[in-house]
Amino acid sequence: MPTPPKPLLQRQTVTAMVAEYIAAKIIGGDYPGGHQIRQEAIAAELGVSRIPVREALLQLEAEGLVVIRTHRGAVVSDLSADDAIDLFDARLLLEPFLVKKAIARLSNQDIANVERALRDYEAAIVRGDPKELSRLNWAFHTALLEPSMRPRSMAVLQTLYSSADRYLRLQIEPLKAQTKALQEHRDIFEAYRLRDAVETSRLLKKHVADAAEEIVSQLKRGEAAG
Amino acid sequence: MPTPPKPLLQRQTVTAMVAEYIAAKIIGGDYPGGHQIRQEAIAAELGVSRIPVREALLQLEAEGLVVIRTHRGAVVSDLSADDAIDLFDARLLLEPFLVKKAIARLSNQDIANVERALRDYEAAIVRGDPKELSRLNWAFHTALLEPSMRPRSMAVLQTLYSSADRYLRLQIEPLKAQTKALQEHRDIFEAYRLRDAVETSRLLKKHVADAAEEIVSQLKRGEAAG
DNA sequence: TGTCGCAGGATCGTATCCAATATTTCATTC
DNA sequence: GAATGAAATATTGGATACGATCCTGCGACA
Repeated sequence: MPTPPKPLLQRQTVTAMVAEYIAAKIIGGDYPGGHQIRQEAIAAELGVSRIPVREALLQLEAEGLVVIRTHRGAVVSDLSADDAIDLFDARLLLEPFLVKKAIARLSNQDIANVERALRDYEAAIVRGDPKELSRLNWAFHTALLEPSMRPRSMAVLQTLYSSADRYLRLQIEPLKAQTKALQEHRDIFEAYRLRDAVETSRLLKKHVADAAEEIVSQLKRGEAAG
Repeated sequence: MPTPPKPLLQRQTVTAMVAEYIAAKIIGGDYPGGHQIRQEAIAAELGVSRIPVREALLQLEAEGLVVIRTHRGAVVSDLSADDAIDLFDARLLLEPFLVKKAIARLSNQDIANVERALRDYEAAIVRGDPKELSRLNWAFHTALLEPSMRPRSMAVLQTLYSSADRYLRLQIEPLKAQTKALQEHRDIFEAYRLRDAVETSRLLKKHVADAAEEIVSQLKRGEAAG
């Protein structure tokens, strides 16, 4: 899932392209929470009809990025502090569980994949590419969990993550947070490589919990202010 | 979520109706796993155009009931034993966690709601209404968890459940299984009513685990045979 | 002054029609 | 007879067009 395995000859559907376009706008912050998405505006902007726009919005709703109300269109979903707690608590249950399952059936190839994901993440920090950072951060997490062979749980995690993704961005910006996250990733990888399920699970849990705490407190500050 | 709160004057959209129609067919077993769903066939059957059918299928894909492949249409998703393990393991993590959160903020009204859900479930068994049994079983579970105020996690659970729902039906049929499940529901409610979070969580976990084991072994038999 | 009712425009939902892709059929060749 | 390739058919993806619903603002009435 880091990247869909080699779209050797990629022939995307218009709906998929529109979905990516809107998702990028939301994650990038161009469409803030609460923003009304007008089907026709997007359609005109991209030179397509409203049908693929509608279908894209349906997919984004399933991912939790927008909320659709009948005859009233789509609104970029907003995240309350309570929502963030909700989402991260679920991640805190699933990720440590899955990483244990992953380690139980770990191949050397899997370890190599995680190592590569870790290096990509490092590289993005070094060259200061915040756009990619969020994506590569998640790619590292999925690489860790992928060997668990739990596609359903992974799909669930994907939606949990993408719902909170754009708020993570705020947290990822400061350099200090970045180096902390990087060190944690390295520690996790080290335990993972040694197939120490208990330690890996513990470190991963803490890693996610720290991120959660950071985001939640930030959102609470925002709610108190606004 | 047992029933969307009072569609006082229900004006459903065609897409929603089609989605319900197809979902019922799938859950009821009319469309078995692997069955190809032809948009035009459904459209003609219901006297609507293909657009709402397509959008309904998109929603059903998000719920895990079908898989859509580009230019190849929708196929009713099939559940392997591994998939079932995957889905139920996730439920086993989330439900006990949520029920604890629910008990922590339980009102008398909430308890009354669960009691009503339990009675409805009992009544369906008494009058031998297998169609409703699955729905009311899940209504009981959601009533238990609703007070946790975790809409995101609840949405996740909803998809986890609906993906395995129709296979549960096989297990629910025998009267012996029904009375066992009913007794377990009663025990869970008793601990819940007393606000005993640990015991409720323990019982609920066992309840779900038993159902999981039953389904998985059944699926494995089917895979060995077929 | 505030509430209600009623245009008018904006936006969404659905039907109909056309284009792109996949699948099947059938002839052709080795 | 099996494999390859090309037309025919079936099915989905997308565009245009129309009808339904919602929202806003203005005026009437209490």
